[in-house]
Amino acid sequence: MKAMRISDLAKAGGVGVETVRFYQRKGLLQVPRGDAPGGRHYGPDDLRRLRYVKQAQTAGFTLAEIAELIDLDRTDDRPRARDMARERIAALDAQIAQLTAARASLSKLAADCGKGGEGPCPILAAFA
Amino acid sequence: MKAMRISDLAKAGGVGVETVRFYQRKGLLQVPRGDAPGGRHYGPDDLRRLRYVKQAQTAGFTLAEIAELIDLDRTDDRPRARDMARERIAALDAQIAQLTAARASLSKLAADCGKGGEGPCPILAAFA
DNA sequence: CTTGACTCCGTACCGTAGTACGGAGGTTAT
DNA sequence: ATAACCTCCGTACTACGGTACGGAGTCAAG
Repeated sequence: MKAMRISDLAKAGGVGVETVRFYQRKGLLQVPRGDAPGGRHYGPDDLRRLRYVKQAQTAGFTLAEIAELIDLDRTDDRPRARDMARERIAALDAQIAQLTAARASLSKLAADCGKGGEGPCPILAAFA
Repeated sequence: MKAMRISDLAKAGGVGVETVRFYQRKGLLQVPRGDAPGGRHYGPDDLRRLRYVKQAQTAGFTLAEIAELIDLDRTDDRPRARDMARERIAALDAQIAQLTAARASLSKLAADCGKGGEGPCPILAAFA
């Protein structure tokens, strides 16, 4: 298992090198000790963490919140982690409800516009 | 019905004055003819349009897309409007599915972290 | 022993959607 | 008539999540 370089880590995580570096600056990924000459190298832990960041992002956590979660790991602060998860779930529920409502009304609008009625297309008809 | 000024329009639409002006710059709202002295005034059409913008936003249209929809109204291009609606509905479906999945996994994580097991809290356990 | 590909690093820039600020002028209330 | 508040206008700044750029150093192959 030859040492992963930053470009390998990025590729494996499905992001660009610049993004890895950006996450390092934000404290989301560790910068490996600058010992190995010819570039630092990364291990599977780094990849796991990168994937964690991406996953947490899909749940709607901001990078700042993800940084906080990572910090929580250091102190093993489970109550706080559960709080954050609960809050996020509530936000997710609200967002899902909103998108579902928007989806329904948009789909009704599209249907009404489709059935070749006589009136103006309701998708567009909010203008004087 | 005394003339609405920009601050009244903003209030009625639930946005700030600066946001109205921002939308005007983007072409989402018309700038009333600068005739009436003592400030331009706005009518119910402007308010309807402002509300339309806000609604379209909740469906996930970007301001640029909303500008396009408004432009479509001028040409009454219903096929294009239906296309945009269809695309948006598809994106909405994808997004809802993604958020629903994230919600499920996060809620499982929170539950597992909650039941006072012995292992590390799985919300936090992605770190070496 | 040079070319090309990579690394590190800082800094600057991008799009999206606003939000704030400062000055010049008009309006309204006392 | 003067203070307080509004309008218009341009410019600049914010947050977020990257993305790009230029320079300097390192490394392996031809």
